[in-house]
This record gives sequence, C-alpha cells and structure tokens, in this order.
Amino acid sequence: MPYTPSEIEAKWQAAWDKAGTFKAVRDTSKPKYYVLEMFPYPSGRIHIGHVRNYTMGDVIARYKLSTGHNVLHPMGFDAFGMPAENAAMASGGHPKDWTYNNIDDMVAQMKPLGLGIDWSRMFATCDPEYYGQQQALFIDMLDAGLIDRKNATVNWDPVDMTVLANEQVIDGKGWRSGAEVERKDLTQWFFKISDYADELLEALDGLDDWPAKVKLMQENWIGKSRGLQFAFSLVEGVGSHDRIEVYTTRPDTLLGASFVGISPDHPLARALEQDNPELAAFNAECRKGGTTEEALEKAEKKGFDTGLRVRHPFDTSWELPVYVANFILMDYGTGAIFGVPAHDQRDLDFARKYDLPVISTYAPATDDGTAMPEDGGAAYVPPKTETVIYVRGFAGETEQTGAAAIDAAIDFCEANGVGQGVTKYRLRDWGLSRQRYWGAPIPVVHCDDCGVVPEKKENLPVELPYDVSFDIPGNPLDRHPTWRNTPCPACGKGALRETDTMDTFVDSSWYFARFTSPHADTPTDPEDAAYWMNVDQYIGGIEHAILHLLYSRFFARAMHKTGHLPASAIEPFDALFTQGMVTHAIYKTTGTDGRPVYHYPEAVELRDGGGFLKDGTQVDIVPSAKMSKSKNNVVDPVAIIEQYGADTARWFVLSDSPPERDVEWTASGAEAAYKHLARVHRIASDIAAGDVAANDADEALLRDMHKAIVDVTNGVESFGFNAAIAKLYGFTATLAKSKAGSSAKREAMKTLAQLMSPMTPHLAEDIWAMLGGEGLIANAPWPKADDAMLVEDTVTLPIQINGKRRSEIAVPKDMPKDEVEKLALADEAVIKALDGGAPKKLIVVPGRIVNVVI
RNA sequence: GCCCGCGUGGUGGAAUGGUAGACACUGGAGACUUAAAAUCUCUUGGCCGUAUGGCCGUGCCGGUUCGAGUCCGGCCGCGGGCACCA
Repeated sequence: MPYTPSEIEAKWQAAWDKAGTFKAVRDTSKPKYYVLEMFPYPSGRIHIGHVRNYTMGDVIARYKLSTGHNVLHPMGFDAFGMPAENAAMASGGHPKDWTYNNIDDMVAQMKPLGLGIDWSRMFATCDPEYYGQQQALFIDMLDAGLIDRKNATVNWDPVDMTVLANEQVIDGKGWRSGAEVERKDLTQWFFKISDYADELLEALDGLDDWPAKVKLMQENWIGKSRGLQFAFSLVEGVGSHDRIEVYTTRPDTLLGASFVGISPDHPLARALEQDNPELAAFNAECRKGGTTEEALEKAEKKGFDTGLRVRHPFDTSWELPVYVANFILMDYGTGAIFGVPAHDQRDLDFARKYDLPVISTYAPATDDGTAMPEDGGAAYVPPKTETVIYVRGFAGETEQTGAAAIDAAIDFCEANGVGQGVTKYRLRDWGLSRQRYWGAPIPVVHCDDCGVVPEKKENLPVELPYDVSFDIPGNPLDRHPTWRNTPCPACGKGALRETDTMDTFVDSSWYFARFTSPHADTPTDPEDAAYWMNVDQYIGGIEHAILHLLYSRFFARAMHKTGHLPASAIEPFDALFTQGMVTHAIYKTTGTDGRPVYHYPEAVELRDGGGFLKDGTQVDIVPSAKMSKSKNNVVDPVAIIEQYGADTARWFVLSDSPPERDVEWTASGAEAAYKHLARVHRIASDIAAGDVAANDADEALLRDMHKAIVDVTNGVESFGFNAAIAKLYGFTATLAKSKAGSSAKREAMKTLAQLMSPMTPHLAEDIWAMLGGEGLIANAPWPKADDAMLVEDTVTLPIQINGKRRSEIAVPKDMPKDEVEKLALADEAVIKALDGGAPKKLIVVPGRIVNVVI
C-alpha cells in the first residue's frame, strides 16, 4: 500500500469532523487546557510561518487532548487595519469585501493542514458582533475612569491633509505625497495604562512561564526610575514663567551641569517663539519629520540658545544658559533637563558643538589613563553599581557607587528644600484614536449642549457604513453625508458621531477572552470565561514581545475592573512561547541597470555548491533571509501540501530547527521529510503483514520504545519539537532494523504512531487503523513509559586528562566514587600519561565524567 | 541612537558547566536494476598520518574553572522592537 497523503489526509479530516474531536465544550469533570496561537492578519495567503506557528500550537493541543485534557484551540482573524484600505485605494474594492474574501481564502488554505481547531468558534475582529462588544467594553471602561481624552502628537501630511502611520513616513516624508511630514497635536482618546505601570511591572515577577527576555523588554519599556524633580529659577522671567521644572535620574551630577535644555514643545519654548521669529523657525524645523522615538534619536542633535539664564540651585551666582534642544521629549519627565556633558555622551556632543563647559563630578576609582571628558575624552558613564570617586559630590561619601550617591543626593536635596525624590515611568498612556475608516468606531457622540457623550449600549454596535469611497486621502467617515448624524444619547438633540476608529491593538487585546464564548451578547460569558481562562499556552512571534502583550495584560485588568473577567484572569497568558521565523534563501543576479534581480527558487538549479539559472548564469545566494514577496523567496504552503501533503509540511517545519529560532525552508528538506513519512508508512505496512514469532530481540526493541516515549514526551512538553523528531528518526531506524517478533513490533509501531500523532496526525491515524488500534488515535491515551524498562546497568564514563578526552571506561551505574577512581587510574591512557607520577587532582563526577589533572 | 536576542562542519542544527558536531540535508562510494527512479548499506569538521593516533576547532579578544559552545568582561556581525505595520 503506497503512501498517498491526499487520500489519507482528506479521509481523517472528515473522520475528526464527524466525531467532533476538536469541538470544545465546557466540562468540569476534566482539566481544561487552552492553547492559542496569535491570530493572523487576513492578508489572503497563508504563509509558511503561519504553518509553523499553528502546527506548534496543534502539537500541544493534540498532546493535551491525549493526556486527558479538555482542550480549547480556536482560530480567528485580526481583520481591521490599514492594508484593507490600501488595497481599496490601489484597486478600488471595498475593505470589507477584500477582508472577508481573504478570510475565506485563508480558511480554505488552512483547513487542509488538519489542525485540531474548534472552527465553530471562529470570528473576525471586523464582525459587527465582535466590535460591538468591544464598543460596550469601551463604554464600561470610560465609566470606570480607565479612559482619558487629551492631546497627542501625530504625523501630519500637509499635502494630503491626513494623518500618517509611522510606516507611511519614509525618511521624514509622506509615502504618497512625498511632502515633508510635520508633527501635529490632535485631541485623542487614551487608555490610562500608565495608571497600571507599577502593577504591570510588579506582576512580571509572577509570569514564571514567560521567556525572561520578554519580561526584561517589558520591564525596560515600562521604565520605572527614581529621580529628583526640582526647578531652576530664571534670572529674568518670561511672562508667567519664572522657573523651569526638571527631572533627573542623576541628581548626583548636579554640580556638573553646564546648560538647561527644554523641548521645542515646552510651554516656555512656545511662549518665547511668539516674539522670536528665529526661535519659531527653529522650533518649526524641529517639528518636522516623523514622531517615532527612533527618528528623534537619530536626528542630528541641535540646540537654540534662548539667551535666557537660570540660577544653579546650590550657588545662585552660578548661571546656566537655556537652550531649546530637539532631542528633549515633551512626553517624558517635565520636558526639560539639565545637561551634564562629562557623564552623558549626547550632552558632551552638544557641549562641544555649542562650546559649553565640561565639568566632571566623578572619576574612575582607579585611573587607567583614559582621557577625562574635559580633556577631549569620551563621556564617563559607568554603571550605577560601580564605585567611583566624587570630585564634585555634595552628598554622601567621596567614594561610592552611583546608586548610593543618587540616593544621598535626593535625601540632601529634599532636606535642603531643593526638590523632591519622585518615581517616574517611561510608559505612556495608550492612544487609541485612529483617523481611519477600517476599524471599530469609537462609540461616542459629540453634542453641542452635552459635550462628549457615550453611545447607549442598546444602540450598539455602531456599525461602519458600507457606502464609502477611497478615492481621496483621509477618513471617509469624515465626509460621509449622513452616518455622522445621530441624536445625542443624553438630550436627544441632533449631534455628531465621533469619526475616529480604534487602534487595531484594541481588537487583539481581548480576542482570547472572546474565544471562550464567541457569540455571547456581552463581551464575555462569566461561566465560560471562568472555566476556560487563562490561556494555558500562548504562542506567537517575538515581534509582539512588548506592545501586544503589554496591552493585553492591561486590558485583562481593565476587563476585570469592569466585570468582564474574573480576578484570576488579570494575567491572561499563563505560559508564553515565542517562535522564530521561516526563512528562505534569496537568489539574485545583477540586472543591466545595476539593480538586483530576484529569481524564484523554481528557476534556480542547485549544483556544484552554487545556484544556476537555466541559461547557466550563476546566481548569488543569500541564505536565511526573511521571506518577502519583493525578493521572490516566499514559499507557498498550498503548493507544498499539494505536492507532499500536510503531514510533510508539518513535520518539516517542526524538525531541523528549535522552535524559538528561525528555520530555513529548503526544497531538499521538504523532500526528505516526505521520504521519511513514506518510509514510516511502508514499515507500518510491513509490520501489519508480518508474522514472526516472539524472540529475544523483543526486549531490546521494547526498551528502546520506552526510552522513545520518555524522550518524545519531554520534547513535546518543553517545546523541543526538533529534538523530539530527532528521537523519532532514531526510533524509526531501530524499529526498521529490529528482528523482534510481530507482536512486539506491532506494539512498537502503534506507539511510534502515537508519538508522531501530534506532528503528523493523518499518517498516525492511518497506521493506527492499519494495526487495529481502537477508535481514533487522536483520542487514544498518550503512551506511558514503564520505569522498569528504562533502567540501565552500566554507563560509559569518558576519562579526561587535563580536561581533554583521552579514554573511556564502562562501569556499573551506581559504582562508588573510590572504585571509579581506582579503575580510572588503572586505565592504560592514564598510566601512560602519568608516567609513574601521581595525579595532581582526580575529579570524578558519578555517572558523568572522570578528569585526571597532571 | 536606545532596549532585547542570536552567532557551532559545505547546510539546518544537537549538547543539566562534563565525550563538541546527536538527528537531518548535501556531497562521495557501493548494493539492487538491462537502465533510470525508488530503496538499502557505508562514508562525510579541518590539518598531519599507511595506521594506532596526534594537532586544531563553537564570530573575535581576554577572564573564571580540574573542565567553557554553555558563566563573566570587551569587541564585531546579524535579527526583533522603539508606542499609528500587524
């Protein structure tokens, strides 16, 4: 019987459907397990990276099913966002049609993968049913004081008269108009996530099954700092401004200050520009370009001397100049700083540019001869934990760590009435307003008499109108003739709807909760949420380490506060796994115009260690590049499934590379995966037809089987899928070569099929049926290893001489240390190396290694 | 610029501080075959050597340790994120 994936896979998918194998139903008699992969954006085509992501989740889901869990494994679509509008602009369709067509296409591409998903729970965030409940959440959060309205800076395209996303700003210019982008303030809605800064930080400690790197990134993002806030008094006031409030995390360097810097958006800077055209021009220049931190940080550091001077708080005769500087953010601290060139490279560059003094406040504890900053050296910026010598200290010891000096400086300043120690966070409130059509409308109404009023819940969802056009830039809701008009929910008079829609991060911040009851007429159903939450295992890309995961953590808290999630669900993801990308080589040649020309893998023949086109031209090979349409190196999973079947695609994306790392897709690798599965199928057929009596090879085979159970189980539980697959290769080879009797072989083969079933479920079902397994393998209990079959009596100990392996001895597993020593010293290689002398040291690590030091 | 990762043969990678290169791909040799495909067997880090074997080797430089791919410090390269891409 040949291995024909197309038949096998369709057959078993139908069998699972019929049996409702993956339909999740609340059942308190079993432990629940909720496994979730980050849901996809409906681009229209599934990507091999999706295959990898969902296969990993499916392995966990199927494994948990076979260990007696009640499994929830849902799928949905993160369906709002800019690409749908861009497509509408480019080809004239409608975002809604484009999106739903794409979803249909993607579901059709995903189904053949045989994922154990409860498809009955599927939804898209652009379903009015979903975003209507999101609007209800918004209203509840507004009532609960979790939402605020204030100014935010956006990228403004002065030609298209529209707000641009950061990715639409290229080199400071609008992507369509090419106009220089300006920063502009708009009134926007904000989630008050900064109120939760400390809690979100503290709670990271409890997330034991999250990668440490993700927690560290979130910690740095929240950016808790302790510092000193105080004011410099202006020598001469300007209008109502007589002082400049500054915040510093390094108050110990106060005596090294050489200038005060304020943001171009600082109230004082705005006041001064009224009658200083030069400064107004400078500020306007600073407001050009995108809003990203990256753009601000990379811009050339520029300053403008306002001519104002402030007094140093510790010496009123010491006056410092006040500069407006483009690198100071109004969003962080007070929008004003004092510059200490000796201990900050940016300040040092600034001081040298504008010829300001450089004054060290501390120096290295041991002079290593490096030039001081005042003598042309680099800024001296040691870690706060390092002990340094304070040459211009004013609090605490002369020799102390930066951290100690900072604490002493804050105490000193507080005692002397110079300022207060304050704790600040880098985390800013989450601006959720978007000036775009394809998003969830923000359910508020602007009334001349009542002001801003939330829509009544019975009027939800506030649905997007379908009759819109995308022929001109900007938000079509703004120019819709009737949609905006609505009675005020408070007074009933004619009023206007808000036309801003919600950030798509809002959609993805609670979809995991909605999956627990996707059609409830409230955002969640209390019993379903209580039963299914939390997500036991969440799987997704590392690119979501900060924003999506932090917003979701905030949202879970907000949903708890508004009664939509139990207290136990404020950390919604018990365990997180971040998987790597699937990459593929790029094949390129250089065109006549000198630009690279990219070639499809099908067009390239690999031989003699190089790649060649049909005409013999050699191509440059860039290995392991991120798949990208423009580079022609995207692998289409549909073609792979048609050629080899879903099991091959699943097996390949799990093998070869650890899940957290990128995996390189190679045609030869896929071919090899297929060959292996065909081989397993062939071995199973042979075994099913075999009739060999039990014999002495049986025990060895069964011992190996039990070892394989342990290794594969450990691999699956620890996301070591590639290691588990390596063991499966090994056990397959053992089984193929074994001379054991048919009964033992059938047992071993059925176990192999079970161990493979999470990865290659269709093949596993087929083998299971072939060998007379009961029911579906998907429902069969996971095999258990027999400890008695795992005991090994002897171990091989490597013998090192001076840390290099020179020999080995076989010893009983539990041989005492002193006997191992004797045996080691009697080893030929050791005797030779000792040459009659005695070893300096003899290290014996039982069961591990012997090291003879000579 | 700032934050976080990663770097091991021709290739993907394995390795609780304890035999570096498991497993797989590619390449090479062979078996089977009229032939090819398929399948099976052996081999495949570099250098020296007929061989027993020896030396080198985990991006680079240094350190800790009996012992470092693994821990520490410093560099280099690549990737992710930087709040309106999702």
